[in-house]
Amino acid sequence: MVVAVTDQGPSILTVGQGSALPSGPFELGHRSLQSGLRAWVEEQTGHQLGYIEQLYTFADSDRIGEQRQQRVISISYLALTRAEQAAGPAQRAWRRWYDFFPWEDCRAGIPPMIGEILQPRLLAWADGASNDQVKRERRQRAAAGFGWDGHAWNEELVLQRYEQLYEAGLIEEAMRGPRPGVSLPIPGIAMTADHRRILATGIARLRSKIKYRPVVFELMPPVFTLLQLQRTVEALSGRLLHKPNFRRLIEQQELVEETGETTADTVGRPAKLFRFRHAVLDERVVSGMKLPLSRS
Amino acid sequence: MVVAVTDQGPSILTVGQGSALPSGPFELGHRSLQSGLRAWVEEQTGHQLGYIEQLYTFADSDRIGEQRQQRVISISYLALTRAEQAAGPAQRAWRRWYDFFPWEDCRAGIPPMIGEILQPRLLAWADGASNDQVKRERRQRAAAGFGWDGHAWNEELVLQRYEQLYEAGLIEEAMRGPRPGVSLPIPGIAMTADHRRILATGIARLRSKIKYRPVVFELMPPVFTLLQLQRTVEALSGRLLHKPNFRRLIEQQELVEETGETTADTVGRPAKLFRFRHAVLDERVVSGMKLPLSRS
DNA sequence: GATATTATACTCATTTAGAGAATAATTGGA
DNA sequence: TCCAATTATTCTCTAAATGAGTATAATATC
Repeated sequence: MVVAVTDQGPSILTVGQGSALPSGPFELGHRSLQSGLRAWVEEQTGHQLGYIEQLYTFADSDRIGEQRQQRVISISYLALTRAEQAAGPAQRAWRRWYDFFPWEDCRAGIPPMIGEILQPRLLAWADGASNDQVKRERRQRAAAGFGWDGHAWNEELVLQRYEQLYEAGLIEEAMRGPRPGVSLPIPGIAMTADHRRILATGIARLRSKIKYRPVVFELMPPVFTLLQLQRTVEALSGRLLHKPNFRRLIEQQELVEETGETTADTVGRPAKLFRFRHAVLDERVVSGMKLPLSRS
Repeated sequence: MVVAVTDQGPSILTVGQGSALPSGPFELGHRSLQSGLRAWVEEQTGHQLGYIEQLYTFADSDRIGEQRQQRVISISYLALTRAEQAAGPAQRAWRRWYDFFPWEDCRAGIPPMIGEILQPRLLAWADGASNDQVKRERRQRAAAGFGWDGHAWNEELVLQRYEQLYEAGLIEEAMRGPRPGVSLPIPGIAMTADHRRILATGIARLRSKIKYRPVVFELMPPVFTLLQLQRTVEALSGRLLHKPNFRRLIEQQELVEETGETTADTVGRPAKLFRFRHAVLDERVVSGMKLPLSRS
């Protein structure tokens, strides 16, 4: 899962009409999992990867839509890359990640589809349970996951939400196989095999990790304004942040330093330009950035 | 990596004279990775696993001490089990985890071996670097990892510390292979292949996870006192906690409820007994327990 | 009945987080 | 030229969480 952030928001690199993640078999020629990964991504997309981290290893034969005889083990990785890199010939292969998870973007408030589509269908699914115990437990889980009944929205629960929608049979991928679904899937682009699950895992990991490691900077250009940084974090986490408090956090932690320059091309007061202080990576075990959430 | 906590402290289940973790190949008969895992552990140790979570997938041929021709992919898991389960015929296979990582137990203060053995050898290794840039970077990393030069001790850096000691050639496992080490390895029991690395990964994961998910309770008996709970957390994290504040945190979060009973067998005032409120797992996404560290 | 020992409850200062107001430096147009 | 609009930046205030220590309670032992 290769991520970059553009004006379009967070996007991922896809192959095959945008429905699959770049991937390939681990072969004897590969020195390590990571080098094999880099080779496949470069071959399939022309992209050189920078920061990568392992996500999860899947081997559920019932989830990948393949024959039971074949044993496929998928070792998934998350890669972060800069928007500049994202340009070029392969550009059409980038797709916004919220196209796959429309319910995960709460920057303009909780998306109406959650109340209008997901809630009724999840409640219907809960009511379809055989006994009251299970019914209650399903409703409870849905409420905690989607922020109903006084539960706060938690942007990190991407995978739990996806899995619950899958379990409820509302996701297109869950309708495949011998017993195809009878109803329409909910909005959100489906993917090959369990690639959308890998995506959900990666988004969850990234949303969690930006809070305790300074990984956002892997997605930023070398020089940026604090608002650009904030917008990137907001795009990833799917929530709006409180500007002055975001500033305070960033400066307190000394994650960035001024370049001395300011932006020229903007409307309004020009903003100072900053760069990431790479030195912090050695100096200390860096304690990412907590998100100063904003109501509005 | 199967973990239980006894009076002896945190222990892990081993096979083969205590130098290897239970493991086995993923076969066609296994429904999933998890079920294959459970089958192997039960066969090799007689133990039924409860809570498990995936750790990491390794495939570095140079780290497992095997032939280059053979491609082994190790998918490692962390399992938590109760001390009761730990008794029985397989008992001798349990080993304290600090026997493998003596530098990780700071409950009685920073272990002297860090200053007496690790520091001089790590600094010597740093000075052996070819140029000043690398020298400085190595010293910096060691200081941040082991808490020198005003850096605070961070109990979560288990893997980083192990990897650095490995890189410096101080770990027995790093002295194997074609070019055997010339000097003595530092204290700490070595293991087969890269099993000690898996252990380091698991300890790090657990130390981090107890802070944001209520996983400690997987290691507790059904009923316990708050001090027993505290001692367990301390044993895992390798640090002492501030008793009143620990109490406050636990009760604030309503993770436990009183059973109404008290302990009889103790010296001093009898302690109330508590049990884990399993309901919290449904009610909300539980926000583990932050560690109220103590100086003394 | 004093003392040791452990449990439990409270207090206080400091830091951090959440929210909003005030001020500064631009551009674009009246 | 001056005013509105726009964005950047700095401050202030309040509430909550954290870190540390003290006080009180209930038991066993001598």
